[in-house]
Order: sequence, then structure tokens, then C-alpha cells
Amino acid sequence: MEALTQNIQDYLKTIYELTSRGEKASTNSLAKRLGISAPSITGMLQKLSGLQPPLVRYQKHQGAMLTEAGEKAALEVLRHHRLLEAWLVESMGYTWDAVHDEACKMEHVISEEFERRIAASLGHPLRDPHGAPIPSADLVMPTTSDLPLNHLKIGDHAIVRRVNCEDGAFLRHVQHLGLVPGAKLIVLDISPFDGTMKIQVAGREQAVIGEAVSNQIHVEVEDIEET
Amino acid sequence: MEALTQNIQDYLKTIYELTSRGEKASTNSLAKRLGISAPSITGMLQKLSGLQPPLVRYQKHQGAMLTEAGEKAALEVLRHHRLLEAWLVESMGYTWDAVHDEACKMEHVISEEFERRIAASLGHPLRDPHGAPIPSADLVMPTTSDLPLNHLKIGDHAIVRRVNCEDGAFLRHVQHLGLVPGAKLIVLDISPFDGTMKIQVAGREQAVIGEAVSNQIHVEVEDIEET
DNA sequence: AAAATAATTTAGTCTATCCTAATTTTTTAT
DNA sequence: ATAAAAAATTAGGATAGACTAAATTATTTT
Repeated sequence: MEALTQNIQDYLKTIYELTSRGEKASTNSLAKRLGISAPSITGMLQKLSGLQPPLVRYQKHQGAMLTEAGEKAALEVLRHHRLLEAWLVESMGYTWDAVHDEACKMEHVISEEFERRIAASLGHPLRDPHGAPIPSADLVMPTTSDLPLNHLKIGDHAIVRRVNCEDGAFLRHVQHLGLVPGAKLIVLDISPFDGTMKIQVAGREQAVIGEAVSNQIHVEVEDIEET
Repeated sequence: MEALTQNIQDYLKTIYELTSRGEKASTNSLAKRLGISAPSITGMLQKLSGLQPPLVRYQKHQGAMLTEAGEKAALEVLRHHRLLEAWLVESMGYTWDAVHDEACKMEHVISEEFERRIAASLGHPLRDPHGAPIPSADLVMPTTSDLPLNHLKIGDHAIVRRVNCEDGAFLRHVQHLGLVPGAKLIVLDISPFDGTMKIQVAGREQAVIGEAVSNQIHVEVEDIEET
């Protein structure tokens, strides 16, 4: 198996990210995410599905899915990316809103040796600074029971597990609200129609957040003893 | 000034390395160093000398020289490379014979922010693990008074300052001889014709080395009090 | 179900690099 | 000063990946 180009790695990673959150990896969504024109996406999907072995399953107008081989390649890149983010924060003094671009470039060039060293130095972390799970060294994605905050109902107690967005401004905003991995919160109210939520984050003032925020915050619901 | 491609950065770096050691950056020497065919080199040199501003001064059959702009770009890459090598050894536990490839890939992708952080964490080192000088943050190459070991004469005392080769096997060999930066030595004898040297490295057995080794070991001659 | 809109694909190009084969220029050896 | 050898260049093509414009297919609205 020859090494995949950085480009192809980016396509595979992006297809993984989209499909793993339940979205369809359509031509347009890939084009938007990758900042590339739609025809270029079509061309690349045709190529990736024609490789031996194919990295992508693709049928005209149907979007793309990763094959087994494509998924392994995507998980390798994703492992690099998330380990790098964790390491940039833990060992290099970066803040969580400033690691994405650096990791995006380094993820394609580090050796397996480097990967091993940073993984070991961090104690083989299971999540990156945003709470995203880090695939294991043998490329299995840990299963998680997180669900988007906007799926909760009034009165639910939960713990923030993941902020599923890499935009720096967004991250600084949710940090300001205290919505970082580990934070506990209670859903106080949900507006009908628009889904706006009033929440109480532990140790904070009450806050109101829209769906654009709440669907990126993934939480784990806490069981409450109902005496 | 748009960012230069990794490719171009490698050309510039290689031209710098050749010319700075007094060799001519000829088409063939570049081809050998870069592992690329000679016609490809010619084509790239034509391109680089035609850019606005030109990065290279080039005339048919005459080899290449860096322009001011080309040299700055080369020094930026070289600074990245050498800082990375120093940091891989000092902070990441690599040995000096295993850092070159990793640094060659990372040098093109790290941000200025990353560069600053590793430089600061190392205390702004002046040399990499092989003793090569590290260009300053404002891209000036420190001047050194090293000269190749094979330029010495019998009886000279010297300190090893630099091993001017990145080949892993070569590095392990000279390390085995004790010829690492900081080591003190005395030239005991020099064979006529072939230049083979007998040397005494402080704390070691006497050793005999050929020119293939002695011309890569750069030393600083020690003044000896001649009472 | 037709019309309008949105999404996708095809067709035809472009740029960056690389290559091999053939040719030319320069250097070296007789 | 030639002839031979070495070095470098030109010519002609290939591959990866991206683009725009035009055409096609799907989806949504009415």
C-alpha cells in the first residue's frame, strides 16, 4: 500500500467526519468543508472509488461512504490530528482554540515513531482537548454515549463531553459560557419552535443558547436518583 | 509574497547547503541531492530565476546562486529544520542519527508560533545536535570559525564543532569514534597522498580516519600556549 | 405533474512537478 | 587541438489536483 497524498488524506478525513455525525458526505458538503469546487470533488470521488483497493464507495448523485480501507486511512489521520491537538495543549502551551490549524498540517507528516512518543508522553489519552475521541493505536474509534445538548429535555442533568466544532471564535464563546468538557449543567427551559435553551452551568450564571450552539455541545446525561 | 511550495523550499535549502560549503550548486549536484532528474532541475532553476522577485540567479551551464530573497527563504527553512532537530533530541528523546527525516517533513508545515515556542523552550539554541549553526529569528546565519578536520596539520589540537552530514550510519560511526561536538582531539599523523589521519580523541583509543570522514568533521583549532 | 430550483456531473483547461530520450555544450584526456 | 566523456538543456509527455462553464439529474414548489 503506497502512502496516500495529503490531499487524499484530507478527503478521507472529511468524509469520515461528516458520515460519523450522521450527515451525508455529499458532493456539496465536501466541497464546502474542503474549500474546493464541486466538480473537483466529483473527480476525486471517482478516483478514490476506482483505486485498488477502493477507499470510497461512490455512486453518482449519492454521495460517498468510506470502505474498510478508506476508514482505516481516515482513522490514522484522525488519530494523528487529535493526538497532536492534545499534545499541543498539554505539552506545548497552546490553548484549545488555537490548535486546529497546526494539527491539520502536522497530521500528514509526523512519523509513527513521533505518534508513539507523544501518545506515550500524554499517557495514551482517550480524548482530544475538545473532547473528541482519539482512535486507538490499532485504529479503532472508541464508542461514546455522548449526544447533542439540544436532544435533552427540560430538567435533564448532564456533563459536557465534547465540543464538536473547531472554529476558534466558537470555542472561545463556549468557553466563556463554561461549556467545556467536564462541565455539569441542568436544562432549565426549552423554547418551543426554535429550540433555544436556558441552561444552568455549574458555578455560572444561567445562560440562554441557540441551537447553533447546543447542537455542537455533546453531553452525557446523568442519572438522577429519583427518591 | 505568497507562500512557497514545499518543493521550492527544498530546492532553496539544498542550493544554500551546497553553496555555503563552497560547492557549486550545479544541475547534477542538485539532482543527486534532491533525488530528481537533471532535466527537472534545469526546469525548476529556470522557473525560480524567472519569478518576481527571482529567488535564484541562474545562467545556462553555470549552476545556481540564491538571490537575497532566495536566501531569506532558505534560511527560514533551515532555521525550522535545525530548531526541530535540536528539539527532537532535547525534548522528544530522539537520538541525533534519527532526527533528519522527521525534521525534513515538519520544517515545511510548522507555524511561526510553533517555531517561537520550541526556540524559547530550548533557550534559543545556537546550534543543532550535529553542530550546525541555527539562523537567528531574523534570519541571519551566525558566522563560525569551524574548518574541516582534514585541513589541520600534524600536532594541531582542536575541538569538534560540527558533523556536517545527516546520514544515520555515518553519525553512528563517528559517535562510536567519539567525534561529536565538544570532543577534543590531537592530530598525531597524516599519511601523504591519501590524507588518512591518525588522531587522538580525548578519553579514547587512537583512531585512524579517512578523508571521507575527516572532511565532514568540522573543528575549531585550539591555541596552544607555546612556552 | 409541470415548473423552478438545487445539486451534481461532464467537458475542457490550467498549473506544478516530474520523467525519458535526444541534443547541445562544456570539460577532460589524448 | 581533437576526440571522448561528462554535464546540462531542450523537446515532448505524464500525473495529481484544481477551476469554470455548460449540461444533466434530483428535489422542491406550486
